[in-house]
Amino acid sequence: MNLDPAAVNAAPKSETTMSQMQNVERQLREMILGLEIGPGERLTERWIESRFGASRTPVRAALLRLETEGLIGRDGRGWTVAPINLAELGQIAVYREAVEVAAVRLTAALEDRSGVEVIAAMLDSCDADTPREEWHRVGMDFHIELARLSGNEFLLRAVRDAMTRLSRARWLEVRDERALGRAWAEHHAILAAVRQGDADEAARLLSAHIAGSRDRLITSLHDDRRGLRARGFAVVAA
Amino acid sequence: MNLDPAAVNAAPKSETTMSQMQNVERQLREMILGLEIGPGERLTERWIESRFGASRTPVRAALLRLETEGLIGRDGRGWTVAPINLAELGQIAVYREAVEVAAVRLTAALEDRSGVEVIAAMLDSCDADTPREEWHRVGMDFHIELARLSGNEFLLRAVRDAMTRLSRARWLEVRDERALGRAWAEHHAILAAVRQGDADEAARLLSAHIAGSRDRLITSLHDDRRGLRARGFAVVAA
DNA sequence: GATACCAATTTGGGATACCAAGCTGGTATC
DNA sequence: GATACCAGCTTGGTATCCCAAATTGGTATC
Repeated sequence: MNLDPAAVNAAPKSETTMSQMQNVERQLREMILGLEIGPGERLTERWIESRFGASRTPVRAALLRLETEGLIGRDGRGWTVAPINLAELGQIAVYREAVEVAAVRLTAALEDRSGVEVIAAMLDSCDADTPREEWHRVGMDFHIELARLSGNEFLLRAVRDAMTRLSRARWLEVRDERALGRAWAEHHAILAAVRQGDADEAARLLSAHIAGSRDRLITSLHDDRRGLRARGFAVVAA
Repeated sequence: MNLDPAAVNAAPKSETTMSQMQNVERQLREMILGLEIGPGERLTERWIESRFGASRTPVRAALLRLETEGLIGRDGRGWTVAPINLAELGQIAVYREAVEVAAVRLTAALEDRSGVEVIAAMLDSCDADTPREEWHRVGMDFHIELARLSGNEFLLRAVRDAMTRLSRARWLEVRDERALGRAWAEHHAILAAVRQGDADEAARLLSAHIAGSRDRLITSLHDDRRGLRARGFAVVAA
């Protein structure tokens, strides 16, 4: 197995010491989030085993972890990449609004709010020439880093988890230039309110931003669901 | 291994078909939450293997799942039962306030709020003769079931997760009769507000209830930390 | 042609063997 | 007596093997 040629170049040998489980987990997550494995697709432990050159033990460990992230699920006996679920996207929006608003209120009440400047710089690192992939990543990191400033591990974890579950849907969303610009402006407005310590205003802006994002996201995916299914992506309403 | 006499009666053979992984996970969780294995204690896969009569494959799977629940953690190489962490308890209170308030607001806005009566009946099933263990369970289930009424899977999961992480600390808390009665009254007051559809009042009462619970919990554990450590329980401040 | 049935294959669940890293206890050297 | 060192044991990580259940594909029967 270790001598399998497919296995040799399958593992990028990232850096120092990383267990096979971490390797498989990370690469499989990237393949799922990068839509190299489509929503709804079946996974077999043996396929992953040969694909990544690891034995079934670390493969199964990685699958168990990805299951708790909501990226894969059980399909009776067997594993399935989680489909895009429009109803779930709505529920996630409610969930993330609750935790993100709580986090931003905490942050706005901090004495040292200098962390917002780092986030602002991150936003400004994107311009018209920035590839879409980078916009996508920064758009998610904005919310994650904002939650991190709160200092609350559980709020941070919740936001990170929500963004992970939203990641594929956001990537599939049809977004025009105006939408990107609007999100950028809304992000900066939220930061401005936090910078001034105005928790109520920050919370209001953040709530509106999340609701707007949710509406555009669900509308876009709903309108495109035929095209998405034609690409082999499972899109379910409930 | 399967013929080991210790293994035979170790598995309560609960009911129909349950995989070894589920068996180990459930029993180990019960032992941890029931403080049969103390906070901070070391765990070895081989000990669990012989204790529950399962091989290392399901044992490792169970450990991985319990790790994501925060009940166990890695201690370099090796597994450790999560210690009681006072700082973490404070963070969980902030987290659960955010999600529980969001859930109760959703529930108060529902047309059909008949579910609250089931929860009220659950509360009333406890009286002076009810064993402390049952009070403990009902006290947690109140919050979980209230979140379930919201219909939001993520809020429910978050509350369930928070209650799991709080469970051992709440069990160790020194609570007198007055504290139990007060919690019972506060729970009923929250239900009354929900029953009337008064979301703001329900949210206010719930926030106050969570803050009060947190303060009493942390104070109690902080005052008792010497006694707890004497019992072999790891109690850390941060 | 439809359907019931059976064997071969596939697949996840579990058990076990092997390995490397780390810990332990004892010993020999100074 | 203190310390450096080494052998053996422990333990998590991994690979592999076996098994039962489920799927599949073909065939025989009606």
